[in-house]
Amino acid sequence: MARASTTSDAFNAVAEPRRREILSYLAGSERPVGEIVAALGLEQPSVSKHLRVLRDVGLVRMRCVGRQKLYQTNAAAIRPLHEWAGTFERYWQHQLNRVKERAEAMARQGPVFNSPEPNPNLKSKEK
Amino acid sequence: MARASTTSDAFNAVAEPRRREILSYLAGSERPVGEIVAALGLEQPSVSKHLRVLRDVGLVRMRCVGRQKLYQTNAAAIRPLHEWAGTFERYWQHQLNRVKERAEAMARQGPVFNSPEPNPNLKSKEK
DNA sequence: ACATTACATTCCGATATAGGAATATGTCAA
DNA sequence: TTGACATATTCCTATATCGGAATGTAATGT
Repeated sequence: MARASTTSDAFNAVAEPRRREILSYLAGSERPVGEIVAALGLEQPSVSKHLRVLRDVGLVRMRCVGRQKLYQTNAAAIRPLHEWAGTFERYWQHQLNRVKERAEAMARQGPVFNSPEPNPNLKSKEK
Repeated sequence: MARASTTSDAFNAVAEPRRREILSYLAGSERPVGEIVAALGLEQPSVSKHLRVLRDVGLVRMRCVGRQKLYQTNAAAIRPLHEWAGTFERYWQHQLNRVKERAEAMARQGPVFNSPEPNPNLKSKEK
């Protein structure tokens, strides 16, 4: 089996950086394809293909006006992603607290003198 | 060019549903590989391969204890994802407000009798 | 009708995947 | 040492991608 289709869900669709850029660009207001091409400096067919993927998973909405098609981000479709990531919030806060506590404990134990070459692998110097 | 590597960033890594399951399972506490295999009902090599990807992008941390390796989700690495999705929050709230306003406007105008089959394609009834 | 504009789709090629099977590595135990 | 256990890696194949080039399609202007 290969990797899941980009159109299988929002997670796969936003894995592509350009698609994320497009979503950000189209978040506030609807824009024709040409403006996306100009603004992001991509090839037109490339933009069309990305928009197709985004449309298939419901991340953008399209409206025809004359010969142009106006796209806009359907922000609600990004919510599940936000919520999934949010389920980890309490855990990263936990970790941050641990780092903070460790730093404070070390500070109480007295200052540490500089080593000549700060070694990024040594985490002993935080704070 | 093909699709970006799953190890290129967290967005690509979490595109795979099983990897999301693994991250959720390992969020609270560290677990050996065997438990993940048992809990999620996957093949052991498959789990090892997913863990490799997650480790490469920093989404999990590993610690060796005897002959087993304990993995735990590095929740902080999920934060960028949460924050990116969060930049769209005001937009989906906007959309929700519009829906709400429309509903209230309709309520003020008096109750509408049920149409036999609510057709989602008909947008002609707003206001 | 014809040219032009605005997009979408198709065809191509290189690459990266995920699962399955088999195998390799590393650690503990007798 | 030998063997059992825990995990990782390799090899394989089918598939799906992304970009680029070329082409298709639909609406507008003259």
